[in-house]
Amino acid sequence: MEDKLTGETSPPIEFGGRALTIAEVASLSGLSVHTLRYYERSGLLEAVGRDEKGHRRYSAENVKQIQFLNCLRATGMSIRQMQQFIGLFRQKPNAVRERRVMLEQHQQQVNEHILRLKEHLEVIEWKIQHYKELEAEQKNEYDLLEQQNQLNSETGEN
Amino acid sequence: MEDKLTGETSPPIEFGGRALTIAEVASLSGLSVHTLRYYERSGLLEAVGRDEKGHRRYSAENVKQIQFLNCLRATGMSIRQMQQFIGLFRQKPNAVRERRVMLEQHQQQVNEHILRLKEHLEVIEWKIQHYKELEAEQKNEYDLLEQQNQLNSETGEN
DNA sequence: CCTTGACTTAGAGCGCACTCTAAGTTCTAA
DNA sequence: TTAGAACTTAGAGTGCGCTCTAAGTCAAGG
Repeated sequence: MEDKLTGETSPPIEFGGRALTIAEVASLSGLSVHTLRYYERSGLLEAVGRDEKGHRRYSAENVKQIQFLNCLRATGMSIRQMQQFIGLFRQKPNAVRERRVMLEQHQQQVNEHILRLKEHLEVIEWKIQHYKELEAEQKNEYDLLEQQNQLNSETGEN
Repeated sequence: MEDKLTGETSPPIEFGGRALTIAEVASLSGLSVHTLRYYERSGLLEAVGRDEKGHRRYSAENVKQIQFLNCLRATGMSIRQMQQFIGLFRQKPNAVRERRVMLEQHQQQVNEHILRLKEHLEVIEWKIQHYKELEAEQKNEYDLLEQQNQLNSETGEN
């Protein structure tokens, strides 16, 4: 019972544990209050309850949803794709397979992305190494000059 | 001699090997011709020569520069940061240390980014696993129904 | 001769993901 | 009682990284 799939059945106002304000969820999730509202408007988050003042109150389940959305975003999934993913929940609540497939596709893309990052990092690391060698060369030249100056001041002038 | 640092001293028109057209560089680098011109306008690429018609001709060195810029972009460096990096070449041609430091900072950021991606991927993988278990459950329920139907058709009706 | 195509320029436009503004409500604390 | 804080809404604005357009030049091919 720790991970409900169907977010749309949660009651408008819910106090399971304690429903959080938008500011609390913002600091908890790292998203801004603006972004939280934007996500809700975009259909990524429904069933966010309101209190008697009309203010948002987030249930524990809402918070979990937000954290998962955050994972998807942080791994580069676009808002549009997230909308599609969430759309699956609404259209066919039991379409677990479709959701799994979508996540697996995303997983693969992220893995490929990581590989590409690593490849490009190697080139950058190679460049850093190259710079280090150059610095060493420059230092040698400098030391040589120093040595000559040393000799000059020991033998000549004054 | 295989990796010159100072891009700005290359002559306007150069035929070391063969200078490439913008279309050739585009398909070679994966960037669009628009992007190549945009990068040049943005100061990321100077000393791209022109032929007698005024058309761009890319030297081997230009191409190397573009490929390195590509690495930086692909690892998430912003255009502005790239401009700063390139700016170091112009302002102090011998400031190898600054360039190295900048690259090392970027390297660190990319590594952190990769770590974060992997962390978030774990959550997604966990979810995929969770879905698989649900699918197995659903299958069990289905099988049970099938069994019952089997029994019904064997014993009763008709 | 004239079209086609590859290029040039300056500058406008676009999609994304926020991010902020303006105007309004409601509660609290001085 | 009045100022401030925290929220609401609809909608405008921002920054980034391209991406495209318009108008023009030039050379080759039918």
